[in-house]
Amino acid sequence: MKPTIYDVAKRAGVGIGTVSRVLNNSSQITPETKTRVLHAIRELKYQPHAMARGLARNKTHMMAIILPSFTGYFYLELLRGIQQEITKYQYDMVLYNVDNPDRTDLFLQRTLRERRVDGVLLVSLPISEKYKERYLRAGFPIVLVDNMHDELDSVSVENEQGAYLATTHLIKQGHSRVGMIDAQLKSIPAQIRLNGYKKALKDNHVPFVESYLVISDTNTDKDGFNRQAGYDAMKQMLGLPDRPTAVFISSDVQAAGALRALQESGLKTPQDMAIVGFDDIELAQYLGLTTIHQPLFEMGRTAVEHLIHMIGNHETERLNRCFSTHLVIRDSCGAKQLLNN
Amino acid sequence: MKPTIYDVAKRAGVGIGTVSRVLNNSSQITPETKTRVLHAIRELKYQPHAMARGLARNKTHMMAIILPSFTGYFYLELLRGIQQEITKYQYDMVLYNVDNPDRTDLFLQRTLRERRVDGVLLVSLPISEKYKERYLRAGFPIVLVDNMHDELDSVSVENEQGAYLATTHLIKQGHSRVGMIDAQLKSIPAQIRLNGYKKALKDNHVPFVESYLVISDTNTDKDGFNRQAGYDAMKQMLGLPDRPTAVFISSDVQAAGALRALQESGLKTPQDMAIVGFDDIELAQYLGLTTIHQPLFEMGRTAVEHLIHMIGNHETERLNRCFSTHLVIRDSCGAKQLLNN
DNA sequence: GGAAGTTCTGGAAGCGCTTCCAATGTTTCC
DNA sequence: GGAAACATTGGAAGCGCTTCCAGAACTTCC
Repeated sequence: MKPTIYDVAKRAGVGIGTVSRVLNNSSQITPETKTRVLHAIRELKYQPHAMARGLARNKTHMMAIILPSFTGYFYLELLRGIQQEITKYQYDMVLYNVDNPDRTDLFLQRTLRERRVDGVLLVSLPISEKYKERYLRAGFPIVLVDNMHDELDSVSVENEQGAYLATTHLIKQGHSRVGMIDAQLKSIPAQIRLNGYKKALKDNHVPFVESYLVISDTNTDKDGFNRQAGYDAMKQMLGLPDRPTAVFISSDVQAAGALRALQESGLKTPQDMAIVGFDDIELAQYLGLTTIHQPLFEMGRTAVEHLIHMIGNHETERLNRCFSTHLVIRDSCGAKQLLNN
Repeated sequence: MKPTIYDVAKRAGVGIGTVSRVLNNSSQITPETKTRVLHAIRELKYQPHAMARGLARNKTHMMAIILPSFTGYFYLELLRGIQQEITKYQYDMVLYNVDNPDRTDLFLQRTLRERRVDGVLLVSLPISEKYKERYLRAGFPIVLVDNMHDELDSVSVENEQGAYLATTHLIKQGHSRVGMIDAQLKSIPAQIRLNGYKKALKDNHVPFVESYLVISDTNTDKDGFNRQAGYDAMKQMLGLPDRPTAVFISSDVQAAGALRALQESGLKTPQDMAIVGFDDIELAQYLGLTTIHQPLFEMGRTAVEHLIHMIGNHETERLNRCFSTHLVIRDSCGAKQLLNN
């Protein structure tokens, strides 16, 4: 059987309290005693039982990461950032994968009640009024990532500014018919990106044309942030009279589908249709896609850092960090060719 | 404060033992009593404390997934399979990300001693002799994924057969100078894939040419399974006298780099150089890369299923499941064009 | 020299559960 | 009618830790 703290105490000829104190290097202990205990620990290859410790302390040293089905480039990068910071603080991460956003509450309930984790990172998922209240009331640490909230801590990205950047860039390339392919508007980022698009049009005195905004509803998986939706939307856009010569697409995955549609129709990018995506996922490099970069790694790091701070200190100032985006110019927007001239 | 089992017991007018039994629906309990307890539970919104339960049962209902820096398409798909199965069994997954394979032991030690998890899935990482012994001795459930072992349970893929398939396919397309771009040979899969390649050459009476095997050592990140290594290797291959007209590349990420190199050199795929990759990561679709598909999702599922079985039953028969691969024909090998004729 | 601190240490109590044992009530069977 | 078997329940003990309290061993100070 695994050695317990009692075995260590006996071996070192001290009390269990002393062993515990050495383990948590709390209060002053004679260097000599400490060495003895440390010796015994090493000899027995003792390591504290995580559950027992958790129960006694009411702290688990784990945090939950709740995110939508994480099979996306987007989340990989975010997870990398989270990972790095979490390791630094010697925390463990428990991953909860939500395939249906409506079921988010289920996980929020579990994490709150079961007390398996010390805090929660809720990624790209909305929190219901009910659970917002519960978390606040319980003072249970939670940080929203890729999401904003008036009453909760959050780390997000300036979606509007990003969309604005993308659209403005296309207009600056000389396009006057600039369309947008968006995801389902029930998604908050989709809404905000649309706002940015509209604002850019307005600021540049380009009229907003209703039919130039295409949202495919053939495939609403992941709120329309998927390849097929982008493909379908582009097909639809190509059928438009006086179709746009440039399009801002609300995500890179959709853009990948759109590019495919263009290719199939024998159209060239950027000559026949200039494109700017959003997210700067790894794929964008391969496709030569001009896109909006979000500092995902940094966001992950920041979120974890703040969450751990919240776990340690009961009263912390609320954090609502909003990272800004930047444009990454590749081949799909036509700006590079211009540079070469 | 959160309600405990005592609160529930008091409210329902029963003993804590009874509540516990209802919770674990063990032994017989009068339906009437059961209803009363269930009522009390609902009224108090009671949920058992995971740590306390874990301590008492010596079971955590969590499993560790130890994998190399998981920022790869490869692991996403695997994780999806793991995820699905784990959810089915109501387990939680704790992710441990190992950036340096040499540090694997550190995590193996923690999981074994801290008893934070009931079992371990060790993905794509070698296990040292020392820890193999320890795990066996402790009877601690562990399943290797994407790895084989004589004495431990494992779920892997037929790398040799896959490489054989790929190489044979290229030869069948009429190529007589078929090269291979491999990763670092210290990686076991890289070795085995090389074997498959050689075997295919031999079986088809194509001589093995030493210089046609290119392994870039400019970038050995992830044992050479990276984009840059593929790019460099292809550049090198293009400089060869009587260079190959077809190449089997040991991973899709490397193939992506190789394609880039070809493109830069103004060469066309598959006309000037036919290519078959390995892994069938999502990117392969976008690139039109012919490749070897591994049933990653299924592997993840199987591994979890077996691990849970091991956790439940002390003595289980050893599982050494080896999934077979299949060829996915896309544009990069030239077979499609043939079909069209 | 002894009261009053100070420093270090031992171990009981308690964290919230499961599980075992004993107790009580109920039925069955001769 | 009573012994034996069975069904149901209550609650103590124990899982392995932390923490608090009290005691022991030294110092310090008048």
